Amino acid sequence: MKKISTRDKLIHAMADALQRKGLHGVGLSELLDIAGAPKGSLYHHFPGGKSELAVAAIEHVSRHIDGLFSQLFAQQTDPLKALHNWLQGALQQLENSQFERGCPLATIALESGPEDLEIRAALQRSFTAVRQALSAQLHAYGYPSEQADNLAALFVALYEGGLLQARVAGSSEPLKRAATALFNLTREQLPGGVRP
Amino acid sequence: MKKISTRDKLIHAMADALQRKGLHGVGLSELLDIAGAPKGSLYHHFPGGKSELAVAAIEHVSRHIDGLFSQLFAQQTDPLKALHNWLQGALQQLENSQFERGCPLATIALESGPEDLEIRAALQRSFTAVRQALSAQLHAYGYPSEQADNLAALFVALYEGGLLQARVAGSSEPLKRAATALFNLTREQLPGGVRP
DNA sequence: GGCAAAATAGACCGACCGGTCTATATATTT
DNA sequence: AAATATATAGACCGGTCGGTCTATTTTGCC
Repeated sequence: MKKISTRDKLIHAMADALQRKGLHGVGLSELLDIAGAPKGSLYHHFPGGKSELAVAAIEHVSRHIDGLFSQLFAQQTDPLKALHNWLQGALQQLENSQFERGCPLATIALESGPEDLEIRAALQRSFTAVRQALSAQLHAYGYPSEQADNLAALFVALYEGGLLQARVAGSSEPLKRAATALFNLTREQLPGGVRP
Repeated sequence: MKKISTRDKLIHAMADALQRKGLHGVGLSELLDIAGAPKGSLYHHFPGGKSELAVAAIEHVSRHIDGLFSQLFAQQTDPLKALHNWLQGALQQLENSQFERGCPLATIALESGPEDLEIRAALQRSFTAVRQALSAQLHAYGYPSEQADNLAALFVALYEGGLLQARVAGSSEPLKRAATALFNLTREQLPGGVRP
């Protein structure tokens, strides 16, 4: 038996909408429809309205990613393989949704303007956390920290840029190709230098 | 003396808006304001309204990129260096605009849904063309065509994902780091294999 | 110059946007 | 059970959205 609070239903509805269409692409009525809640509940739990709910959704997604990462890096000690699994999962989700579900943070990241102070702050925290988590894993694996930071940014770029291309193409191919290219490169140049 | 047609002013206004805020982020009134045109002109030149104008703007941007590429690859025969210059230019533009001007196609790419038939088609053509142009250069440089295709997708991902991260961070650092990582990797593994 | 086509101009429209407000119901506490 | 906080419910509002429609002006052509 399910006991999902209205607050959580709203957050889930927003997170889902962000992933599919972004912040400006969804109206409150649609959100409330999905969540099965009236307007009063929204403004009770999130007095700041749509954007406060968006911030909550971003933080929810961020926590989700944290969890996913610790899971992936726990069941696969080679971080490059863990990253491969990560991308595989994202690809799976994209395909299963007819290429509509990409990164839940990407669309709002590009939509947000300098006036959306809190949304941007939440996004910044989230992306920084992801890069740091990733960099830490690569560092532990043997990459010097500078190089680990760089590689972390590159993998996040691969994820975001790859999903974007795949979405537009309506095909996994661009992401698969980009990932293949990067894994081939990293395989031949490991932490300490080039393999024999 | 300037002789920019109203049609072109509208296209430019839309392209600018797409780069800064995306399709749903701009209203017609703002567009018409920037272009200095009345509503009648918009619907005269683009009977399909906002989305037809968006398609025209996408195609305009696509042609612009084509031109930029032939220029870059003409004045720099090493395609990796040309790509580096490309990223440098994008970074410059991002910094000069307080991190508001990223890729003009990325935001609408993520905002668009399956119902936006023509917009998606235009985006798909554009991204495919970019990857092909890039792949051709890499192939001419010595990469086998499969590998060239893969690398092309990876560079586009670096561009899109790097700009997205930089925008959110309000700093060039993520893009610079990701680019550094990729150029270091490619430098050590050239077309024919690994260098001595 | 006369005329038709192209382009500009903006009033106007219904729909929907995010947000506010009052009323009611449901827990929680005593 | 009474009192109080918490949450649900949805009517309502002004503003803006994209889009239509009718005029008027400008342009190109004979």
